[in-house]
Amino acid sequence: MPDLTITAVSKKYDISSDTLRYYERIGLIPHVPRKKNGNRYYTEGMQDWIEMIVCLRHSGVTIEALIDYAQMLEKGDSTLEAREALLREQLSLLEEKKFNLNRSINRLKHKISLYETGKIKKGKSYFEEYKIKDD
Amino acid sequence: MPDLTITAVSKKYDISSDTLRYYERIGLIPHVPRKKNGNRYYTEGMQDWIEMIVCLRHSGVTIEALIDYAQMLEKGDSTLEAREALLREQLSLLEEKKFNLNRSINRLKHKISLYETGKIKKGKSYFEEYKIKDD
DNA sequence: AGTTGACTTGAAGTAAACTCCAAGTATTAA
DNA sequence: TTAATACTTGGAGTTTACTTCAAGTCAACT
Repeated sequence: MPDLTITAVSKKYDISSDTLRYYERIGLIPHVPRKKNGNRYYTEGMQDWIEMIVCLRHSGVTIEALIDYAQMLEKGDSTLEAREALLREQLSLLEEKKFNLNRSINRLKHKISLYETGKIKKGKSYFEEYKIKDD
Repeated sequence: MPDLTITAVSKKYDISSDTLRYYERIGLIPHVPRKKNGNRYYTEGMQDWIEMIVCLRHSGVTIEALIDYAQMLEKGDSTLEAREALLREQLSLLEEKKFNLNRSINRLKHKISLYETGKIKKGKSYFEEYKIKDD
């Protein structure tokens, strides 16, 4: 895997150059090296890290968690346990998300089936029968 | 199912009263009826709608999509097809999310297993070998 | 009568994650 | 030599989805 310019990385992982620079600024992609003219380049190792970021971001892992992880990586072996703990916590957050997602998917499928079979016409709307409550 | 006050609904679905009023303001929960003193109450039908909102919001369905759906519900039968289409689109978005989520979960599980087996110590960090590129 | 508690309003403020902009530099192409 | 293209920087602006606030009303206790 060759080193890549910011635009090449941007295309490879489908995120904007602005986002890549932003990630660097906030400490999510530390120590991005430069060519003589000042332009960034991204090594194989960084590309792997960026792929990881993009993957986890698509699942809603927060930037804060990823920065924490990046900073612990930099501090070295003393952070091994904390890093594993962070990964476990994020995993459990994603598994909760998956649970919610499955509930929503089932709900939508059920609702769509009501439309398909014409059963939805019977119920007018969620917004019905409004008279002022006397108490 | 009895009618409920804003606080009761807030507790039942674990969202704040402020959020309920906000949803109403932006057209996501139209026509909330009032008691003589001006206080809101929520009928069974509205509670079902709110449950749906909360469920789908937990899966990342946008408020915009839910407002669209609510507005179409109000317009009646002429929007039946468009409503079904909206639900199908949201379903496919959620299925994409599920796919991403599974990828992330597998990635995290794999990474955690590297920590568990001590294999992670071998690789130093994502951030290595930085010398200035001569071109 | 006064205080408490639950509600009301409209408006302003916040947090996360980008996203865009203006001005400048450097390499390439004509 | 001029023009185009691809980067650079710092800072400001945007979007989504709430969240907080100040000031007021209303009903129920003490």
